[in-house]
Amino acid sequence: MSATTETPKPNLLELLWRAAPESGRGPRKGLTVDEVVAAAIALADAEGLEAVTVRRLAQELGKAPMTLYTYVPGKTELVALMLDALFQGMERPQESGAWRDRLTAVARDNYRLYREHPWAAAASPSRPPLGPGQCEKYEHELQALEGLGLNDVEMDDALAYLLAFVRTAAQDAAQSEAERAASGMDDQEWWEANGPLLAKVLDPERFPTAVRVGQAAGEAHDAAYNAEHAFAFGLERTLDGLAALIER
Amino acid sequence: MSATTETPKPNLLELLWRAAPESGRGPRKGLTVDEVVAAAIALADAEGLEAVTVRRLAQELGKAPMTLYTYVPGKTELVALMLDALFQGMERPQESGAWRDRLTAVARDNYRLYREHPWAAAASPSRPPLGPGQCEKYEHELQALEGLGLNDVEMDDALAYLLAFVRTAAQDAAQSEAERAASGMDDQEWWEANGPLLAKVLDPERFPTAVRVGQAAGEAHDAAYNAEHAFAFGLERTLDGLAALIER
DNA sequence: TTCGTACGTTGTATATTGTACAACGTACGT
DNA sequence: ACGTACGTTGTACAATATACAACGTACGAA
Repeated sequence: MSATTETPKPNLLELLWRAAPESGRGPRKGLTVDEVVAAAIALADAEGLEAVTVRRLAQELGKAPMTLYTYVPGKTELVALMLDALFQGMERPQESGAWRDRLTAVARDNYRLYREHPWAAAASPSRPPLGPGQCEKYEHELQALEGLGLNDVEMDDALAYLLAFVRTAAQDAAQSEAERAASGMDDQEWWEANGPLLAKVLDPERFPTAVRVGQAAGEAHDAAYNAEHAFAFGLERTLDGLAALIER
Repeated sequence: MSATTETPKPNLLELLWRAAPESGRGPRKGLTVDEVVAAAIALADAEGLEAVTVRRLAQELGKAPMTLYTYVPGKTELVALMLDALFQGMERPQESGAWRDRLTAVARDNYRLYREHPWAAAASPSRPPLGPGQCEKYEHELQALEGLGLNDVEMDDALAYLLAFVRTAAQDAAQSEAERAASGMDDQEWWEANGPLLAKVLDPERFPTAVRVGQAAGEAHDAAYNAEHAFAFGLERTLDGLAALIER
């Protein structure tokens, strides 16, 4: 029996921390994990996450598709690496003000990140894997919650709660934009196409409150849904909710 | 030029309201839209949304794959129909109590729906298309916000805010379960595999707060993430946040 | 009653996806 | 100097949504 050396598949964590064994045998590597990840991010930024296919990414890097599997075990891991790289690249300005201002800054920083990289909001899980970027981000954002009288568990709860809100708001904003773009209709065309049916079917006697409130909301924002307004409204509510915990 | 009759593709809204023209020509239809949707829901409940492929669903219904396109223009529309059917099937008990209890009931009803149909949380957009189920749901849930001194726009904002929180919480819970199942590792195996590297890399001097808080949170819940706890915590914060608006 | 045609059904086909596998060649360690 | 570990790549496969055309059914007009 020949001693076939089982090539140990790199773990996601090892990959995130770039803790690969680095064995010098064989041909030189033509790329680095960072280059692959950077190219993937650039591609996702430019054309959306659905454009990041193995073939396309390889083409972008001037390699054959299967080459990428030398650097990354699969697409899932690639997306995790992309996210951690994004987190690592965020600025972490030291905030010093009232807790509400500090948390507002955290929320806005996250919102901006997701709006600049719309694919990231959809790809990001509530608890990202513990890569260096995620750890630095967590460390930094926890600072905004120190010294408020919260215990450690509450600090974690509060941060996760705030971040989940921001992620969802950004996700909804991106999805709403994407749908609008995909439909190819502006608001006027949509109403011309669907208004007549809706008028017939949205009976004010069957849906009195819904028709009243829906109409008011639709007129208040220019459209059926205003993502920026939803974010602004929700952020105040979220901070008020945390205030009840902090200033108790 | 022969007068080729262009078959008008049914609009999503027409489909949701079952407002199809219903022309009697040709062979009898072997199915109904409701049967297709019901089968799709059953399949998604049993094996997840990724099991709902056109082929598989057709097989389940005893038809050839392409047959389904007679009933539904595409998969996107099918998912929308599945969601609206779910919404339509929800119970709508009339709540009469303090506003906080009413909103708690709304949140719990939504959370239960998403936990019973985990695929729905991920598939549901922030503003579902205006099908009959969504309209009935909207009408019912708005009742919980009537008479609190909010104007119509605020009522819509508040409801959307609450529902977004619930949807995200359910989504996170489902995703956390799915990841655990997909990894095939229980918590102990995961730690045996990743603990050593994490111990090396999570330097308490580099991440003092993160290590401290993360450890406390991990010990408080049994696992790294406790979805039910996150929901309970978040619901209280969300209601507190709305209280600041309502009881102002 | 007859017959044309609208439409339901279905088999075949295509473009894309992630990725398994094996052949090939490079360059390091012995 | 040479064997072998490993990077690179071409080919191949299974699975996806869905376009298209053939086929047959049964309604509506004659």
